[in-house]
Amino acid sequence: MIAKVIVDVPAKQTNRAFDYGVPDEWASWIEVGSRVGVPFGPRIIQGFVVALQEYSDVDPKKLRMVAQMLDLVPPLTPELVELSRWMSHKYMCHEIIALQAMIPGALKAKYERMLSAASEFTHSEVTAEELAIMDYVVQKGQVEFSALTEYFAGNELVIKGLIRRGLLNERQTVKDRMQPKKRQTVFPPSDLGAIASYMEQIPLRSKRQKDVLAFFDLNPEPIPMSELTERLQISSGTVKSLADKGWITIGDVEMMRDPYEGKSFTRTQPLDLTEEQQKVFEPIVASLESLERQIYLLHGVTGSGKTEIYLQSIQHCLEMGRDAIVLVPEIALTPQMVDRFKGRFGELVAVLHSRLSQGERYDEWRKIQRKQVRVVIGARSAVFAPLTEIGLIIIDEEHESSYKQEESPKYHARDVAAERALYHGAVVILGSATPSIESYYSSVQDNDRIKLLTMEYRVEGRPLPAVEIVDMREELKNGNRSMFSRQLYDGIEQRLARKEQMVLLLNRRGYATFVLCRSCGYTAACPHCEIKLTYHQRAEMLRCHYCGYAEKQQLVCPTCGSEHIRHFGTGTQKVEEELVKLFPGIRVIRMDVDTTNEKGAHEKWLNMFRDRQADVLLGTQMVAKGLDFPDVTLVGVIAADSVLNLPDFRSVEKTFQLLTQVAGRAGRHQLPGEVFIQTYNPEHYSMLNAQQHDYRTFYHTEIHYRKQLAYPPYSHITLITLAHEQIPILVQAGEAIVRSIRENWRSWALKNDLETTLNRHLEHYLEILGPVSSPIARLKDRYRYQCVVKYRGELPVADWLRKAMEAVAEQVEKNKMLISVDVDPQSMM
DNA sequence: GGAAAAGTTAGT
DNA sequence: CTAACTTTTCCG
Repeated sequence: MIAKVIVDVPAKQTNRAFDYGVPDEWASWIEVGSRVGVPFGPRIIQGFVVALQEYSDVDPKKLRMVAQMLDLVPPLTPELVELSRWMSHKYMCHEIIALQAMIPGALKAKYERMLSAASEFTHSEVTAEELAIMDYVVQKGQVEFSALTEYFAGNELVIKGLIRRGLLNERQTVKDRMQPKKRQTVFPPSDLGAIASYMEQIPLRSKRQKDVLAFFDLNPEPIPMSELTERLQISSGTVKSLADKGWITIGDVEMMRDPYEGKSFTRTQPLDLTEEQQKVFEPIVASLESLERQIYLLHGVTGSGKTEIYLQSIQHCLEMGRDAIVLVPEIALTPQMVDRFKGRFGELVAVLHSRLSQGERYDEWRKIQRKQVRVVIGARSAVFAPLTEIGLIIIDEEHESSYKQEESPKYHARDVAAERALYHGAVVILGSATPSIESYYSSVQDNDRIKLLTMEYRVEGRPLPAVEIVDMREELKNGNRSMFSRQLYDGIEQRLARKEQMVLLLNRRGYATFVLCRSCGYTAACPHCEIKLTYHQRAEMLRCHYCGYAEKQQLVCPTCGSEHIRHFGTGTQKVEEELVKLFPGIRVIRMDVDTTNEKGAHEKWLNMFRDRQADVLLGTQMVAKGLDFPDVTLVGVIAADSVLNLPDFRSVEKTFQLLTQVAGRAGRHQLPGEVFIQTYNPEHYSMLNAQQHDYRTFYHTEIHYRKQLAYPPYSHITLITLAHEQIPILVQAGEAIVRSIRENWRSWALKNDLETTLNRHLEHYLEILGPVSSPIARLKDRYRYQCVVKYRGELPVADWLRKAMEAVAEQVEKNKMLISVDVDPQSMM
């Protein structure tokens, strides 16, 4: 039997399957999707079996055998292996990168090269230097290769020489990063009747040991060591001495790390659906029963009860014997969210998100693999959950940009979900109050591919909050130079008096966005990136938010020595300081990357806010999504323009989404809500439509602009970014790429008798912009240039891009240039 | 990604 | 001519 294996080397030459023989004893065990250790060149590395067959075209003399089987059950299914191939094509990444993205980090390979001394060698055959190394290895018995080269720094070649001459033996293995968690457990005597006689044999003074035996006499069950020592107030030494006598045994029992251990979930029952919900639910049920892929776009205003639709759809799906995946944006995956699912489906739910430790993640993943759960709820990567009978995939807040992975493989969970659903004949529900322009466009344009379902009313008829747009230019004219408008100030004061809660949003962390010298115009910039440094007050440091560089805040200007160094722009830290100054006694919780990177911090702050230990929840985007606090009656957006002014064609859409989402946080329960949006662009349609909670009008305005400028959904975009220390090298490579694509386009057009003029209104249209400097012109000491390929129609652009990459492959390799291809980028930075 | 093989260069 | 260094090739 021959296994075709994709090996763990992300390089152009190795991006194909290699053949290996399968030892007979593994033949019945190995499967497509198995993780194996295979000899590759001089070492053993990890690989994934992508096919099994009877014959191989490879010269039998060259064919080697699979060396290790790394799992009892394959971590991937044949479906996921197929999906990885699709991904590597669509997103132009190496297949191994796609495969790695599907398994938990704990299963990423760790390589170990252990060295030991050969049994015999004579001193005459080694130099003094070599002898020292040999002696060291003999003394240690076994040494890791890297540890040895580190200890004898600079002698790597000598060590390799010893290996080659057979004086050192090398043993290589592929190891997992993670071991299943073990718990030390005490087992009662196998013969319970013997306890009495054991008791008699124990010396009088060993009272504690008697206690243990007595305990097992009453409870003859295995018990974790920690629990036993706790209950009897004894040390583990006591238990060990009994074990040494052979009366009881101590062993390790594999256990699951349960991040939700000890928490109970109140069981909830399905709620009665409103008439509107019922109308939406029916077609979903029908599609579930048809067993064919159907994608729905569920457009429901905030508070319209989308989650109940999700829950009941899942219920139906489970009753049909099929499993479900629920994707939620990372920051919206709060305990309340999890509670709702665990409350309905209890132990059948696995939760995957980045705040779990690697081990916890691994254990949740194993629950899925072992079919102990049937509902997986998680962030982006949960779309790869190894379920085998998927009936439903839900993507909540489908417009969220976090569904697009920014590192390779640069996949979009929405597209991956659609692809998996096609395989399984599953239903996909894309839910949002503010659907992405692309999805909405598809549902309008091609209702067969994506069916639109709309919910316009909030449950129980609660009104949407009143939204007031505050013109900050007017405020400035009236002499108000603070960051709070008169209206917002009064609003905050009122809520404090009425003891109600508030949410304030500012999309910038840190204290000040830039530092400027008023005498000479110097601004503090990162020495490694083309980015202004942000001042962080608590640490009195200037930080680069892109590469992490930090320096001490200067009191005098480093170029002219002037003391007129000032901070400009507002970050969350400064707002916090200002609130405390203006409203003495106000209790503020600030939530941004700086205050939530500790494990569990996110939950901690939200719980504090829920328990009314604070008046204001102040933060970046993370306060805008999915939170539901009954006593919040005021929402303030400090600077609504911060996203609008970003150099990205989606910035208007993002602004509208953010404002609508955050406005939906107010007045979700008994108390009515009020929303203030502070802006310098009060007439902008993103502001006005958000004020009216009017998605459709916004959509029609926005789609009009997209059409005019041929932006998605009227075109596809692929972004190629090149990075290198020297600009000329970048320009050269960029031009070569552009030239190659143009040539292919021209000959293709010629063959198909098409006009190649740049005309946005043609059915087949292609435009290449660049190479130009990227919006982030320099990052980590490397300059960045980008080329944007924009096209429409059935053009084989992916093939042309592949050819273009091929054309520059040599110079990319030679110059160690970094090159990244982003298909359907979510951000043009 | 990493080692071996092939190719290139500088020093005798 | 060869040792030292660099580039290319290939891994089943």
